[in-house]
Formats: sequence, structure tokens, C-alpha cells
Amino acid sequence: MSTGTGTPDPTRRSERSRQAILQATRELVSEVGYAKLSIEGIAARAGVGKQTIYRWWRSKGAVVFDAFLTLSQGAEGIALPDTGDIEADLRTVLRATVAEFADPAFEGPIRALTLEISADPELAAQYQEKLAAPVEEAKRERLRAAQRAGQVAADADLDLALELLYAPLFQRWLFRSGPLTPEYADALVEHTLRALRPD
Amino acid sequence: MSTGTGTPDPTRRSERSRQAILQATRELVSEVGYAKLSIEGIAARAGVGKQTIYRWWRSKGAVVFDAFLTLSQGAEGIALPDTGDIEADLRTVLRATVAEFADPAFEGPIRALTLEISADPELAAQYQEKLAAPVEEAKRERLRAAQRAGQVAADADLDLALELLYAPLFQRWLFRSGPLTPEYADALVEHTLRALRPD
Amino acid sequence: MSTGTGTPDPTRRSERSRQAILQATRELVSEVGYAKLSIEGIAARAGVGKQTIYRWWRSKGAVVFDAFLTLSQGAEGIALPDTGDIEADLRTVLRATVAEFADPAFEGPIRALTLEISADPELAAQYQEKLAAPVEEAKRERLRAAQRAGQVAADADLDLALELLYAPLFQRWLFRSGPLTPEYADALVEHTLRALRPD
Amino acid sequence: MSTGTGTPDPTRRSERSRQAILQATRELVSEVGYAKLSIEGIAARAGVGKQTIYRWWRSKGAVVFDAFLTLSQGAEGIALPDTGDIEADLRTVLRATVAEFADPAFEGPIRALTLEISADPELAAQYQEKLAAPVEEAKRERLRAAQRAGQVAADADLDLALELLYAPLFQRWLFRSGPLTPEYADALVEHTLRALRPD
DNA sequence: GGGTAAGCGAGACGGTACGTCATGTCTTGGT
DNA sequence: ACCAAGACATGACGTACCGTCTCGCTTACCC
Repeated sequence: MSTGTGTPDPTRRSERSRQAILQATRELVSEVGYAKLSIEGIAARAGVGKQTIYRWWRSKGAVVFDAFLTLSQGAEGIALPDTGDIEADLRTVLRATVAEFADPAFEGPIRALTLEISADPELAAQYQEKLAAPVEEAKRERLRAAQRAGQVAADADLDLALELLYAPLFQRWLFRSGPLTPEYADALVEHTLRALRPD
Repeated sequence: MSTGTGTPDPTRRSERSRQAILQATRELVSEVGYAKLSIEGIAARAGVGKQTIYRWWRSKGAVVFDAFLTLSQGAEGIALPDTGDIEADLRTVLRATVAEFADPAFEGPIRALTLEISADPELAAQYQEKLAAPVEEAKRERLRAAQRAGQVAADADLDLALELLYAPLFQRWLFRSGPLTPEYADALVEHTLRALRPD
Repeated sequence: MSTGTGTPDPTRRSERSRQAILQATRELVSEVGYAKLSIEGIAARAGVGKQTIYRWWRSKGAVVFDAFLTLSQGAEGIALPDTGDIEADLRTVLRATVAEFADPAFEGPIRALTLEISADPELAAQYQEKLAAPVEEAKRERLRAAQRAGQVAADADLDLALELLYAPLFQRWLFRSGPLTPEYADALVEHTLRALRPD
Repeated sequence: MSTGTGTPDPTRRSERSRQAILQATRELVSEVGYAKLSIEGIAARAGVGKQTIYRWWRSKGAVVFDAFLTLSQGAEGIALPDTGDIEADLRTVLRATVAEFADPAFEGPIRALTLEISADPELAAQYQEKLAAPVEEAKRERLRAAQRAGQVAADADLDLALELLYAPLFQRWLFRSGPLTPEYADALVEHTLRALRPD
């Protein structure tokens, strides 16, 4: 019996079409950029009717979001390196992040995703839950180990710690307001750890 | 005889139209949001031909940018409070920033401006030069005073210091990833100063 | 094993669905008009799958046709009044026809049927056979009686006679090119009989 | 100063586009038929934006109507042949009409026009005024001459006379309910004149 | 002080994309 | 096997804007 809400039945959904749409979206974001991406274009590239997109996604942003969310999924139970030296480990991780942001292939998609998330609170929540949360938990876990090892103050605010590490990096990337170098990564690690140092 | 470059003659420019366009843009960003803003709408609201907009601005983003840039102009030679206590002064300033970001009237315009800047490097450069630079210089100057007073390490990287103070704040606002409270501002100040403390 | 022709088995046909479809079609033609009638709408109103319509009818026109054909069926063995006075009898009949055409409730359905018939020769043939033929035969029979009574020329072309009587009426209705009044009906009868008068 | 009604300014209208649209419409009606004609198709064939069509015509029907109206225009001050013999003259005219209707090249366009007119009273009025009226006046004038010559009753209803002549012909064509032959034309003339004969 | 060339308002134009609706086909699950 | 339900590819709908263009008009500036 129908609920009358017009909500489509997910069991009838064509996995084939879903994949084609996400694939086409990924390709088009890379090729023409987010601003010139259109539902019409995605549908054409995917060999799919526009209605099939509108049936399953609320907006262009939601499709883009899903396209890259699906890519990164499966990143469950990740853990950061733990050599016992928190500073060295964070350097490794932040240098890797810097390298990732510098990769021009990531530029388009991540910018698209960023704009989408900042414009749509609902997508932001989804992003937080599905993608950011597990990664952040892994990072927090590494910091907790450092706390146990006495390298970080026992009462440190770990959420704030993560922001001190990553927000400056992200802001430089977003606004192109400064160079993203390994040295910059090191400096962020050094300053953050100094701020968190046990008395 | 025309040079054929199509470059308009700025001396002929109608100040009346310019103001009407910027005014209409400000109103419309507030009313319908940045995403639904259109050149057509601006022209209609301003009682102006579309061509007049295209003649003087490269893109919708440039108009929006100018609309809010004009608003904030005149902020020359600003200086931060200096009571001699760097921590107290920074708390004052950051708490003010937090309050500003929390103001819902700022939400729309600032988000629009942020998106525009992150999408268009040329606007980003203009923003940096005309709006951000003087403000940042004032902040840097206050930190330099703190260095002279021995409250901050003499060799501290002041640009990095500003990022540690402001980037986490900005990121929370942009992604709505956490509460913006006076306590949060205080925590940022405290951690940053600890990171910059002289040995 | 299937023959592969796709021809449905009429013995399996659901009379319940058939009636619901024809009923829904009649209602919708009245409510939204023929131009805005859709298979989708009929199926929804009838609580029937679209496929059930496509299985049993060739086109929207065929459904509409059937819907009103079914209405008028059972009009077998009709006979026109015969008082012995052909002129009086024809006046009675034509005045009744005029009244029928003037009824606004007939407007929608008959227009729909007319368009359908004029656009699809196959439906036209069906219409002619199932609906028009018996009525025309009754009219022809009345004229034959008039011939026997010497009121109409023995060699008159009765098909042409019917056209002279009804085509002007129908054309006025179809194109709204003139008033449909009892006097008009009388004038048609008078002129037609004069044209058919025995020498 | 704008009236604010959104009515477009006809002096700015592009004659080039108008002609291209009407031309494309005529071609497409012939090629794909009226039912499969689309605004989208007309715009594409004419090399014109869809809006340009919607700006100047209310509906697909109005475009089709104009397309053929424009064709037939200039038929001012037409006169029927007058040899002094009304029967011979009408035979000539009706035989010509029969031939016209039999021409398969006319089939599509005239059917399209007919459907349009019968579905839209406003177009019907326009048709009546711009196309039908002058032709009918010419026919009525020829009948008036016959009245003066004593070949037709002085008090005959000429509008009814025209209907008796043409409505049967038109109905046969519309419903394909009988052959359209020269003999049929002659029979119509003969019967009509008998109905109109002076006492 | 009269001509001329710019900016201006207006808005038509060829386009692209929007989001919706209906088409006719196909598949699933229920009877 | 038919049926209700409804997803699907397709394609047209009518609307909103895009950025370009062409109209008259006002408004300097230059001879």
C-alpha cells in the first residue's frame, strides 16, 4: 500500500543507473568544473533520464556529494600511525594531507564538495556523519594515546586540538592565501603540540 | 575613432546607476540568497539595463564582491585595543569576531562573499589586498607589541599565529561544525598564546 | 508457451478494470477536457496499472472512443417518428438534435470524439459501423416511407439528403459559426425537402 | 515607459525570426503531421529560441494557424466567376473545391487548421474574420447576382445556402465518410439551387 | 551651440538548463 | 496469466537567465 508521500521505493531502484550517474558526475566535475556541471549533462552522459536523478536526489549538490562520498567510503576502522612519537606521527599525517591538497586532481572535486557542504546544512550533517566522523575519531584516538604517554596534557580539548592542526591548512587551501609546504605542516604540528604540552 | 577594445570610458560612468546596482545586489542577496541571485534580477531591481552591469563587471561574483566591499570600505588605519595584556586584548577581539559571525544578518552576505572568493582567484587577490590586508596588519601589529613586551616569543611566525587564532573559528562557522561561543574564543586565545610563549 | 505475438487473451480480461477505466475516462474528459486527458491520469483515477490500458487499447483516442461508445450502445433497432407528415417529423427530429448539441454537458465528450474520429481513420470506421450506421439507417428508412407516400422524389439520393439535413447543423456546432435554434432546424428541413420534392 | 503588462513591443519584433518560424512550422506540419509537431521542433528548425515563439504566440495552435493564414493572405477582393449561368458557375467553383480537398498536400495542413479552430474559439473568430469572411462574401455576392437575375428566390437565406453547398462537402472530407467527386459537387449544386428556386 | 559619440533604459534575440509531466516499455510481487 | 504499482529512458513542456545585440534617449565634450 502506498504511503501517498511520493517517496520512491528504494527496493526498485536500478543500481545500474545509480552507478552510471555517480560515475558521470565524477567525470564531469573533473572535466568542466562544478560551476558548469548540470543535471542535464549528467543524465546525458550517464544515459539516464533526468527524472531518475530527480527521483533519488534533492539537488545537484546532493548528487555531487554522493558521487564523492561513495568514492571514499569503506574507510572504516582507519587508524593513524603510532610509533610512540606523537610529533613525528602527526608530521607524517599532516604532510600527507598537505600533499593531498596540492594534488590538482583533487582540486575540482574537493572544492565542489566544500561549496556544497557550506551551502547546505543537511549535506553538511551527512558529510560529518559519514565521512568526517570516522577520520576524526582516528585522529582523536592517536591523541588520546599521546595523552596516556604523557606527551599531551591529560585535560586537553582534543576537538580543539584537531582544529588547530587542520583549520589553518584548510583555510590556506580554500583561499589560496599561502603556500602549502611540508615545512608548513611541521610548523602546525609543532605549535599545536606546544599548546597542548602538559605543564 | 574607437579603439575597438570595447573598454568603457570610466569618466562617463553613471554613479547613480552604480550605486543602484550595488544597493539592489545587497538587498537581493539578503532576500533570496546568493544562489538565486541573478543579473537579470539585479538590473530589474536597480532600474538599470543589463548591459550596464555587463559593461562594468566581469561576473555576478564581481558585482556581489563590490557590493560588500564598498560597504566595508573606509576601514583604513584601524588598530586593535592595546591594554598591555595581550591575552585580554585578544579575548576582546576574538569574542567580537565570534559575535559578528553569530549575527544572522551577516550570514548571507558573508557566505556569498566566501564562496565567490574561493571560486575566483582574481577576486581573492582583490579581497586580500583591499579588505583583509589592513585588518591583518593591525592584528600583526598588536602581536608585535606583545613580542616587544616579552609576552610572545620574539621569533614567532605571526602569520601562522593569526591562522591559529582565526582559522578554527572560521571553519566552525563555514561548516557549522561546532558552537561559536565566547568560551571558544577564549580557548583559542589561550592555546595560541601558549604555542607562542617565549621559552 | 507463449506465441510471442503479445496478443492478450480476452477471456482473462478483468471486466472490473475495464469498467473503471471507461468510467474514469468519461469523468476526466468532462473535468479537464480532452486535450489535458492523459493515460497516466486515467490509470490513477481508475486505480489501474498503466499497462492494463496499453494492453487493451491502441491509443488514448481508442479509450475515449470506447468510453463514449459504450455509453450510447444498446441503441439498436431505433426508429424515427412517423406521423405521415415528413416535414413535421423531420422538424421534430432536427429540433431534438439541435437541443442535444446545445447541451453544454455534451460539448466536451462529443468534441473529443469528433477530433478522435477525424484524426484516426480506423476509429472513424468503427464509429461509422457501430454508432452512426444504425441511426442513419433509421433516418433513411423514414425518408423511404416519405418516398412511398410521394412526399419525396422516388429517385432522390437519400444519403445526400441526410447530409443536407445534418452537415450544416454539425458544421455550425463544430466551428461555432452560427446560432443553433429551432428555427434553424426548421429552415434546414424546409430547404432540404424542397430540394427533394417530386417534380 | 513600460506598461508593466509584459506585452512585448511589436516594433522590436524580428521579421526574420517570424518568417523562419512560420516557414519551419509549415514544413514540419507537412513532414511529421500536426500531432507530432512541437514548439521545440519548430524552434530548432527555425534556428530560433523557444522564448521567441512563446513571446509572440499563445500556443502551438496559434503558430500553426498563423503559418497557414499568412500563406493564404492577400486574398482580398476576390470574385467568383459570373457567366450569367449560376448553376454552371457554382459547379465550377464546387468542383474546384472538391479538387482542392482531394489534394494530399492540403490534407495535413488543413486538418491541423481545422482541429485548431474547432478547439479554440479565439482562433475560430480570427479565422472567420481574416480568412473565411472575404471568401464567403464573394460567394454571397455571386448568389445576390443570381437573385437579381431571377435564378434564385429574392428572399432566400444566402448564409444557409452557402451551408447547404459546402457543409456536406466539408463533412465528407473531415470524416472520410464518402467519395469527393465532381459528380458529388454537381449534385450539391443541383439540390441547393432547387431548394432556393423562386416559386 | 551644434554635432557626435559615449553611456544609458529597455528589451528582443539565440541559447542552455531548469524542474515537471506524460509517453510507452519493463520488472516485481501479489492473486 | 493478468493485474496494480511504479521505475525507467525519452522527449516536450513552459520558465528563468545567460550574455549579446539593437533601439531611441540623454548627456557630455569638441570643434
